[in-house]
Formats: sequence, structure tokens, C-alpha cells
Amino acid sequence: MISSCVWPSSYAFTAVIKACAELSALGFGRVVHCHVLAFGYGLNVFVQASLVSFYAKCGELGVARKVFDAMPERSVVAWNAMISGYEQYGYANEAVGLFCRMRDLGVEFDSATFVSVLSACSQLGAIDLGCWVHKYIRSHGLKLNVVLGTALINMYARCGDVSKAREVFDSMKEHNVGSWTAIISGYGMHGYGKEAMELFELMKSRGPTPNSVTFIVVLSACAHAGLVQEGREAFATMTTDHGLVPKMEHHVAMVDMLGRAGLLDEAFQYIKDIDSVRPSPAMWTALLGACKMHKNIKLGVQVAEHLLAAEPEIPGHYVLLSNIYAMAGRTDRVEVVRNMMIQKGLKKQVGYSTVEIDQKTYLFSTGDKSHPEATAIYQFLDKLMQRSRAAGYVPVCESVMHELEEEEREYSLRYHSEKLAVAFGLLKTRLGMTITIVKNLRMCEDCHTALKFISLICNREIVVRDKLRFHHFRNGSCSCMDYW
DNA sequence: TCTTATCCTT
Repeated sequence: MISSCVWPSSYAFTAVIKACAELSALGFGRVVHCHVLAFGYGLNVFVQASLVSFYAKCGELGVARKVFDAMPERSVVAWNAMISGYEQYGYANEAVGLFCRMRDLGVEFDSATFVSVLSACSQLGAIDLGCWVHKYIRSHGLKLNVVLGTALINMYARCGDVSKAREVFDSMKEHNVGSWTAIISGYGMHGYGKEAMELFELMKSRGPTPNSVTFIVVLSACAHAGLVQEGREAFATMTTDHGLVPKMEHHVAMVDMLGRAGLLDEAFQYIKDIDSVRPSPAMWTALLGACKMHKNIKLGVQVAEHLLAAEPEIPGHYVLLSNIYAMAGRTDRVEVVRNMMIQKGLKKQVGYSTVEIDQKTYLFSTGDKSHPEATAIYQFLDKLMQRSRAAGYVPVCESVMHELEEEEREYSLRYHSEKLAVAFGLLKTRLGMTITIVKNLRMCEDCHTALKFISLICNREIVVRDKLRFHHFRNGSCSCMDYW
């Protein structure tokens, strides 16, 4: 168009920029941006919004924000594009922050705004804001379409309230594969395998045809609830009844399911059969986790060696192997693994936990003393652990063995981030109130045990969302029934 | 014209 000397309209630009966004064609998009300025469309609101969206989708959030900030007048679409960009790239706090600014400025929201904000709430476990959005939607009579409804289901499930998620699902007039998948996944995350399977049956009898994602979710639900037979059947019907070809994700879920159930040899054979065709470290990782869970040192070491050869740069593999050695009391091997990590310059991912109190989110990391009330929190936690010990709690020395410095070991075990967050939550909330913690990694066995005791001695319900799933602690036991 | 979700292992 340009070489033919035809003057492009703003419409031509939005279309091309949108195409660049979909292709993640950053370089070409930049050139188009130059043309936008050359042709004098730099101040066109539609073109600007498409540029914000383009840069955001390409992960260039700083540039997107520059274009966004430079807009003399911002349409709701531009706000949405910016919020969505932050959310998609994991900057949920920034997404929420921008949403709050929008609210303060009195900008009118639309359903796209809410979808992105609800996803951000899901990431953060920010149920208070999520509920606020839900109330706003209801009080303003906004129509609950499938996309918005699914975002709500997802928010409630990931923020710990799966029955609310179900209410939303039931109240929706229209369902598609996505909304069914979302609610099944929600039950699965909470360890409610039976409910997940009942819904799956209902879906098959009177809902839309399940797709590949649905089966990942179903298999994962089975894996976390010990429903091996159900999982096997679902996997089989995937091909026979639905003509779907199992992808690597399904195989990983199958290995995970067999491994968690203690069928380690079968899981091992399963991998060998598939790995010869398509090698997949993810399957080995799942098996390694299972070896640790069932304390099978011999197989674990074998699997870990295989895995380290395939993916030498992933710190998590070394951590798992070292944990396995630690459980076996092989301190010498723990040292070796630790030195391998140091040599490769690999660092353990830093764990942190957040707790929301009065709509404010507080973040704790291991041994964290940055909180102004740190002294009180630590003292209270020490007292809690003392009382737990009196009630029968015995510390589980497992992952600690891996800490770099000698004195850090005991220290970091005692002050893992979730314990600090729980102590703070107990100090700041009244009896009868549930404490909800969001953690970026999986819980360690010691914290899991400790929280069971804390729930008992304090007579409190504690909900922890770890990287993968939910734990509801009540009266000294956990909803996962110690089956992670 | 520009904006909107559902998934596995660590």
C-alpha cells in the first residue's frame, strides 16, 4: 500500500498492528509504529490503543506503558490492554494497581476490564478484591457472559472458595468447554476428585464435548485424589470416545497419577515406553517427585541422574535430589549435590508467602525480618511451635538439609515463609476467621505438619494455596489427607 | 478500527 503511494487510513494501521500483536512480530511492529508517526496518526485513540496492546502482548510492558501514559485521552480499551498485559506477564500487582487508579479516576469499566482483573486476583489470591468485582458486576446488572463467568469461577476456585465457584457456574445461562473445564479444575485443585469426576460425567452426558485441556484437568484431579482406576478409564476414553491424541501433558499427568499412588515401577515403565519416542523431562520430574514422596531412594537417584543429564540448568532437580539424599541420611551426597549447584551458579528459587488482612496483602519470605512487627511475629511463632511440640509435633528434617550455611538450616526450617504468614495472620485476625495464605512454591512436609498442629491448638481454619493446589487445615488435619 | 479465559511436572 505504501509503495503504491496510497495513503493508509487509521483503519489500515490498527489492522496491521493487531496482526503484529497476534504474531508477536516486535521488529515489524516497531517499523509500523514509525510509519504511524510519519503519517500523522500518533494521536489517534484507536491506533494508540492498538499500539499499547501490541507492545503489551510482545512483553514490552515498559514501552506499552510509555505509549499509554502519553495518551492525552485514554479509552477503556487502552486501560484494558495495559491491565491485561500486566496480568498476562505475571505482574498481577501492577494490573490491580492500574485497575484501582482507573476506579479512582472514575473511568467506566467493561467486561474485558473485569476479566483481566479477576485473573490478576486469581494469581494473587486476592479474594477481597475479587468479591468486590463480583458485587460490582451484580449491582450494575452486567451480563455474565461465558468469558466473564469463567473468569469468576477461576477466581473463586484459585482464591480458595470452590463452592462459590460452583454457585457461579450454576448461575450461568450458557456454558462452553472452557467454563466446564474451569470448574472441574477447581475441584481438582482442592483435592475433591470425586466431585470433579461427577461433573466430568455430567459434562459428557449433557455438556459440550471435552477437549484436550479438559482431559489434562481431569487426569490431574485423579492424580491428586488417588483415583487411579478412574484416571486410567478417562485416559482410555480420550482416544476411543473423543478421537483425541494424548499429548505430552497427558502423559505427564498419568505418570504423576501413578507415581503419587505409589505405583512407581509402573510409572517408570510408562515413561520408558514413551520416552524412547519423545523424550520428556517433565515426565521424569513427575516421577522424581513421586520417588521423594514414597521415599524410594534407589529409583529416585536413578531418575535424578537421568534428569540432570537432560536438564542440567534447572535448580529444582538438584533440590529434589538433595532432599532425597537428606531423607536417606546421606549428608555426604547432599554436600556433593550442593557443590554441583554452586559450581553451576544455580540458585534455589526463593520461597515467599502472602496473607491478605483487611484488603491489604503482606508478603513474607524465609527468615524475613523486614516487617515492622517482626519481633512480635517471631516470638508468637516460637510460642506456637512450643505448644505444637507439647501436642506431639516433631519437626521433619528434610528440605532444610539443603540450606547453604550450617546455622541457616535450623533457622530457615523454623521460619519458613508460610509459618511467618500464619503467625502474623493469627495475631491480626479474630477467632473464627479463616486465614488464607498464598505461597509461590510447594509446601514442605515440615510446614504441612506444623500447620496441622497450629490449626488444632489455635482452633482455627487455615487455608494454604501452594504452587499447585489447596490445603485446608482444620482440627489438626488437612483436606489433602496427606495425599499431595 | 483498539481490549476479554479454561491446563501438567518443579
